[in-house]
Amino acid sequence: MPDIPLSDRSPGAPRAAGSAAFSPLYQQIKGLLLQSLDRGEWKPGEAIPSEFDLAARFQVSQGTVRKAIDELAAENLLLRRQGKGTFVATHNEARVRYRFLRLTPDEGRPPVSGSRILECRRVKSAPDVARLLDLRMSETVVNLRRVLSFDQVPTILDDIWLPGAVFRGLTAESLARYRGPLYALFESEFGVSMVRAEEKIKAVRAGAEPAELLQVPEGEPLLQVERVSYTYGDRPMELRRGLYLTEHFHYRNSLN
Amino acid sequence: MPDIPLSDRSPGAPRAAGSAAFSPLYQQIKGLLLQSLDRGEWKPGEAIPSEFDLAARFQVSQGTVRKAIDELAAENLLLRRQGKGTFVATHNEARVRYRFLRLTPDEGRPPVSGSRILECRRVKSAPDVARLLDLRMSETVVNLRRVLSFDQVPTILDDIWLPGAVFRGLTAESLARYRGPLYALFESEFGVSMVRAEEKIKAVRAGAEPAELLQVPEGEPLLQVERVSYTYGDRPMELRRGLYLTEHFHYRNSLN
DNA sequence: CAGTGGTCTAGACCACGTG
DNA sequence: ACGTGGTCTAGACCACTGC
Repeated sequence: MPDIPLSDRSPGAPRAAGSAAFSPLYQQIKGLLLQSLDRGEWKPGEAIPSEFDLAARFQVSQGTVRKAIDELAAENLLLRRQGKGTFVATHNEARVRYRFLRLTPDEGRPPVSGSRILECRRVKSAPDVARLLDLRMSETVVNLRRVLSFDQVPTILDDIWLPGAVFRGLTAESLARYRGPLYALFESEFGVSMVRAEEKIKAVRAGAEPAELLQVPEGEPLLQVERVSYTYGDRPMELRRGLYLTEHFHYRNSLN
Repeated sequence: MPDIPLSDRSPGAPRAAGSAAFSPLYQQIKGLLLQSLDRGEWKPGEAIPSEFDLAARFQVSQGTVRKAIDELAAENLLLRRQGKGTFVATHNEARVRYRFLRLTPDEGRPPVSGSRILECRRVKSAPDVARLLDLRMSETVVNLRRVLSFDQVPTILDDIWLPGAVFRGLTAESLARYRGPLYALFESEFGVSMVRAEEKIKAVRAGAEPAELLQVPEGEPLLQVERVSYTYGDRPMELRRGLYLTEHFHYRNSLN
């Protein structure tokens, strides 16, 4: 299986020397691996071929494949396990489950969580939603609303939008039966792997409806988190607006 | 200069085979580089010796030094510049200036910022401050309070604690004259490089004093950010409690 | 024991920055 | 022209996993 769109690889080839668009071999390999991931050649949780096999397939040395995989592992798209192989990252594993959930109790153990679906309907996208999801204006989106509780206490109110064309057949009923992270469901049911997200955070006053759903007085300070999640190729696949009650919880973050 | 506390390096040495504490060579090199950084052998902004020189100094191959530096660069402790060398990271450079400032305007250009020092005094540390800074109870700390304005609008109220023993001679006067990020001042005046930080974020109601200083009504929702900053060796060196006005700004974050 | 990723080496050559 | 980091290769050996 000759995937050969690589640059000229003859021994002394100047590899686009001095050219504006010089791309190292391992970056090209990384791109090919990304394509395979995107096209679903290897599914989340599965092992990809060994470094040795990939080196043969791409006609490069093992070290070059290794460097490509290194970068994908650093970006959490792949997971290396010594002695076993390299695996496609998934939101379905204990180790990385709730990867994107940064809300933590001020003290004590991570609590038991439960989800209550408020709504799940297909609507025409509003302009701001369409823009953030890179859709045409008024294209159909799935709008999903839910309340997450920790130890029975309502704590997060989520308002979620998904591209309707991709998330066909997502209904309140199927969601009600489901246990576990949404992102795991997206992977297994819709083939959408969330790989990265950007968040914008503010402090806001609780309006009437959020106050009622979170069982706090109107005007209560809430953390407002707007998240856009991306799949392979930096394609936005989810817009999520969350309101977090931070009386006994905080949003943790690490700066490097 | 023989830095030789490395493991047995004779050709076929089993390098602590099967032992509980097996540490690869490049990790040992990384540790030695960290020590040199901590002890100030190379100052922020300066170049460290070339990979070739370091390889000779540590008696390992260039590739091994390279891998050690790779990790330090990934952690933002070092900065590689092709053709020039490898440099000690600093908060004094345009590229990484305000590395830890995550507050961004909702729209438009990054604003002009100004700082007003409210207070700078040496006090006995409260128990919670002592604990977070890893100090003995009641040890002296510097308490610094300031208001940061963006485009003349008061936006951040910072309450900062620093270990008194390290930050001798830090006064309101010296601060008033200073322009630029505090972390840059800490580097050049006190030899303290902040390398990493952990934050806990909540939404809170503005109390009387913060409301007055930020010129908003009492009860206004504010983002409360508690940050502990660490220098080399994960030693906590600053506790900062910030209140951010997020009406026209947001805290941005990336999830991977 | 075989297969996987992890470490280490040595050497060649390229790209970048500076004289 | 030289020195720096960046890429690529080839090969040896180690550590971990599972049969």
